Amino acid sequence: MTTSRRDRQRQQTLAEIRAAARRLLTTKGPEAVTINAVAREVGMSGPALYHYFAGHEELVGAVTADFYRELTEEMEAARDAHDTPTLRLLAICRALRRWATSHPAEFRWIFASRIAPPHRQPDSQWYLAGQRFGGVFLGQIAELWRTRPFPVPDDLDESLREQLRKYAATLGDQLPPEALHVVMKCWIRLYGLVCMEVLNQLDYAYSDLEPVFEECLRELLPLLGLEYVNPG
Amino acid sequence: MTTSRRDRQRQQTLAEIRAAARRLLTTKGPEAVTINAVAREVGMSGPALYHYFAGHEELVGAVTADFYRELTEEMEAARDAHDTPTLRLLAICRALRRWATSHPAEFRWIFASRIAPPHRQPDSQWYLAGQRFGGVFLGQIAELWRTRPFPVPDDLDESLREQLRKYAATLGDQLPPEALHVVMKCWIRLYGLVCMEVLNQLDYAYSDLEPVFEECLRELLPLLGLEYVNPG
DNA sequence: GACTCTCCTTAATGGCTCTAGGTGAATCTA
DNA sequence: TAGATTCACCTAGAGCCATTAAGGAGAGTC
Repeated sequence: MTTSRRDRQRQQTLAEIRAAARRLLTTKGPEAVTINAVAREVGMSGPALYHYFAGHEELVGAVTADFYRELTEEMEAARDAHDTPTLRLLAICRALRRWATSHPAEFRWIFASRIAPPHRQPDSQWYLAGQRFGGVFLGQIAELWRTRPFPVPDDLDESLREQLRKYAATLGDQLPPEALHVVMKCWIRLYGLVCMEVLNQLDYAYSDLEPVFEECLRELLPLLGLEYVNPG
Repeated sequence: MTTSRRDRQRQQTLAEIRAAARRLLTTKGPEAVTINAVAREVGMSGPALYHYFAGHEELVGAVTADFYRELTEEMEAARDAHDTPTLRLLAICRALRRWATSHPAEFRWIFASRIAPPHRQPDSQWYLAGQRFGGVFLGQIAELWRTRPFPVPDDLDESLREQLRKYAATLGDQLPPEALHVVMKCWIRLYGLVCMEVLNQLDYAYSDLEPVFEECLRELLPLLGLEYVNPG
């Protein structure tokens, strides 16, 4: 833990650069986040940034990791403000949507980073951040499964079971494939809906998707043996 | 209908340019579709392309429209190969997924074009193409509604009803808000799942999403009063 | 044969990423 | 405290990109 003067300087500059990148993203859009523009924003010349980030991609990666962290922490904080399984799970889901809709540019950025599979290595920053993000939802359901198992299908498709068995293994086999299948069905509907909303795929029909989201929760909770509770 | 020799030449060149753009997209990724690269591909120098497209954005728009058209026609053709409402609807859904998964780059391109709302004008190329695309699914359900109405909720959220009433009006009020709500719930789950799949949001858990998609259909059809039928 | 229109060229502007080489100041070492 | 080292930054420049401007070659038309 060497926090020399220089080290602290460097950390501060790094933070300033990431903040500038985020400011550019939210005010001028994703294509405005260029090495040159960010450098100008913090008052240095383009190439100077290469002393802090190896290139554009690494800068983008660092900012993405920030967003992931922020979103994940928000979900965890929302969860920790409650103590029953139902309320904790609902808090996680609503925090996800709240952060996504109040930070659309950042959420789009996160989403886009998962589209291209450039660093599919299981030890990359992005991969880990994504795992941790999804893990909040999954962890809460795993706990639910331990304390109060929910009903699972007994006729799961063979190919599906095999795929989910592999995935369950990467999660330490906390859940059997059948339970993981229920979790994934819920997650796909939940995360899918939030993505559709924030990525403007439903604008033509809706102006406010909160009731749609709440109805989705109302349909999902019974699948986990829980009872829906109104927000607020 | 003036198809002079020159005119035909021009049309052919236009087609060649769009084909080159598509080739670049699928082989080298979306960021490789630059004016210069496309021009090189068809054997002319950069600025020459401006005789065919006003700029990069217009080229992108034209290519996007091609993809939309191709996808839409595929869905229509699949539909027209069957004659019962159930089979027609299933054919549409499966054709959507088939095209998306077999043309991932093109589907991502389409999806991305809907994220940024640059041309929200209701007469823009993209908007119309998007309407027509969604209209295949929606039209099939509208016909279903006419011939064999499906059950709808009688306690629809007030804000939701109002939003859907407006949307229904833009569709010529073929469906009441309550029915439209059911349609949208189905569409969101279906389209959402296909997007998640093609945009690599589920890679960490699944390698083959066909069984998930079929299960989704199996769950959705009863909501429309129809009975699921296996593919093939 | 002259005129026009289309298609294409090169040149130039100004943005971008990123590399290379250099400068001055802070820091470490003896 | 003097010299070596490291660090943070600079300018210059190569090679992309989009786009505009200016002009030339050739086909179609009068």
